[in-house]
Amino acid sequence: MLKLSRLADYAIVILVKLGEQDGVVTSPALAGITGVPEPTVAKVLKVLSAHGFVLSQRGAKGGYRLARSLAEMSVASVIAAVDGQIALTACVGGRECDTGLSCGLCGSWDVINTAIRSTLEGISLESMRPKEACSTVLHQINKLNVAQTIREGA
Amino acid sequence: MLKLSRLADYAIVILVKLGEQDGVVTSPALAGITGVPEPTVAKVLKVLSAHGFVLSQRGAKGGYRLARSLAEMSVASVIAAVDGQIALTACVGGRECDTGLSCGLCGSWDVINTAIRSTLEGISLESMRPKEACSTVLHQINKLNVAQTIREGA
DNA sequence: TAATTAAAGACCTGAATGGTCCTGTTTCGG
DNA sequence: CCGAAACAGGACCATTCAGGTCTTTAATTA
Repeated sequence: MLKLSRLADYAIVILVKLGEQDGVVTSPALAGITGVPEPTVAKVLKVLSAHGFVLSQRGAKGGYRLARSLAEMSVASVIAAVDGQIALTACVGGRECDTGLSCGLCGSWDVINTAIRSTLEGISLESMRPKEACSTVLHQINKLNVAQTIREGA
Repeated sequence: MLKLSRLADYAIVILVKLGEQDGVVTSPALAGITGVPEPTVAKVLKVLSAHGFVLSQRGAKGGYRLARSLAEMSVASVIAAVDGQIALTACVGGRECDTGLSCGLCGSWDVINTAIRSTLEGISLESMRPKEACSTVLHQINKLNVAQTIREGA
């Protein structure tokens, strides 16, 4: 279904929620806020920390806080950090498919991958925030002419 | 990794290859052309037939042929037929997430889903074909390579 | 009527994701 | 100085689901 992994989904939610708090927040606290089970929250935060999205503070009174503002984080970068490279198919870069099937579709998939990547890069976590941000998001999308650029590929 | 299911991948390849043949083609023949195992080809063709992408002819001298031209089939429609709705997350249409987690991300995901959907709708199977399209496609890739890099820290 | 081929669905298997837990290390408070 | 709190970094298990195979039935043609 072309669906996002749940971990990446969690990561987005956690980052947005974390951005709404001030000071450091513990993972149990974030679990309470988001409804995601605590161990899973901790796991996601570790990954996010390793990729520089959040700063951690160890010890008592420790916790996490954003490393930069939500506006400076793209949806694409978060997904890439949690799930790895954003690509629809295994055969990228014009390499032969690992299955050895002779699709001969050359780099057509790359175009699609790039288009989707660009789309996700154009959406910041800031614009994922609820309420008033909604209208601005729609505005952003309208400006994204990625589909037009790629259209028909020729 | 935000990846497409392999069945959908096969479906694209099979349709493109089928469009290059003339007359009806049996599934064993298509298996030979594409390198995909025959039972899987048959399975995919059944789905494609049910969704009106191909026309089937039973009995001796039977087989499959395209119901319409490749130019009239979008990548999005094929994926939707094989994999179901194209959506990154389970929570669509502003409904509450099934997990009951209070993400409160309003309809932000819908915007992303719509953006990706329209991107895929803008790409026809015709433009996925190899050969002459390759050079132009590769050219596009090179132009988009910069934005393609995953931004981690900055 | 016999051979060929699609239709339909049941069923098995294996990989991978999601989720949990454990141990170690750091930091703060008493 | 000691204990509690909280992150770091793994290992580990389990469930799900996609991928693939097989069997039976129906239709068409020669």
